[in-house]
Amino acid sequence: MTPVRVGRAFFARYTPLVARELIGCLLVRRLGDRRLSGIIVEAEAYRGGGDPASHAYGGKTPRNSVMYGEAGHAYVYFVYGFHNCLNITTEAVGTPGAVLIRAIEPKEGSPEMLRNRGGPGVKHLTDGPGRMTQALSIDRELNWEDLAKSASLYLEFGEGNMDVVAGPRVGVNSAKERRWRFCMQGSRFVSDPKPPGFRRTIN
DNA sequence: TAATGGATGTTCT
DNA sequence: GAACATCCATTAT
Repeated sequence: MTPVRVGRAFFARYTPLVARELIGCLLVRRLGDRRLSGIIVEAEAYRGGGDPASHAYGGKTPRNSVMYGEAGHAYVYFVYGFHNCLNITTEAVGTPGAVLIRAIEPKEGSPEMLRNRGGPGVKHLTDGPGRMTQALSIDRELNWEDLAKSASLYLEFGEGNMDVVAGPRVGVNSAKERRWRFCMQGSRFVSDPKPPGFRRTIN
């Protein structure tokens, strides 16, 4: 089966639905002739207006403006003085939204990911938003990158049909009743803490 | 295994 | 000046 790139129409929908359906897709990072990739096993939805956890809650600013534009672009931001986080924008133009990619299961180029993470002996390669971006060499230079067209960062559709568990988002203290964190059931590459209902089974 | 605190840059009030 | 969609090492159980 030849790989199919995830296109703009997929992203331009209701954000929690996009996040849910991104589980199982392949995230591809190309660096010259090298290819790093991994299956998305964990993602979170952030919306505008009514979502108090979102960067877009409170209106448009220079930082979050990419969330208001065309779907399918990268929103990369820097947190806690150390880490970059990768999001993909969603919704129609004018409606802010993004999906935070929190963890992947490494598929191609894991030796290079290990080097990017600081060499042998590293325990957690790609389970966590900051760890994942470090493994894939993703930083703010990729902010605004168009994943529908880019040669260096894009997604491919996966198998689909795997079990997905939903839970409250990590590191947010508001809107806990929203279960907008989605994890592949049983995957050992999901970050801690595991959501309620998660079972360590497959892999 | 769980809880703590330190490191550190950017953004917005 | 405070808050922050985190990670890691160290400490306590």
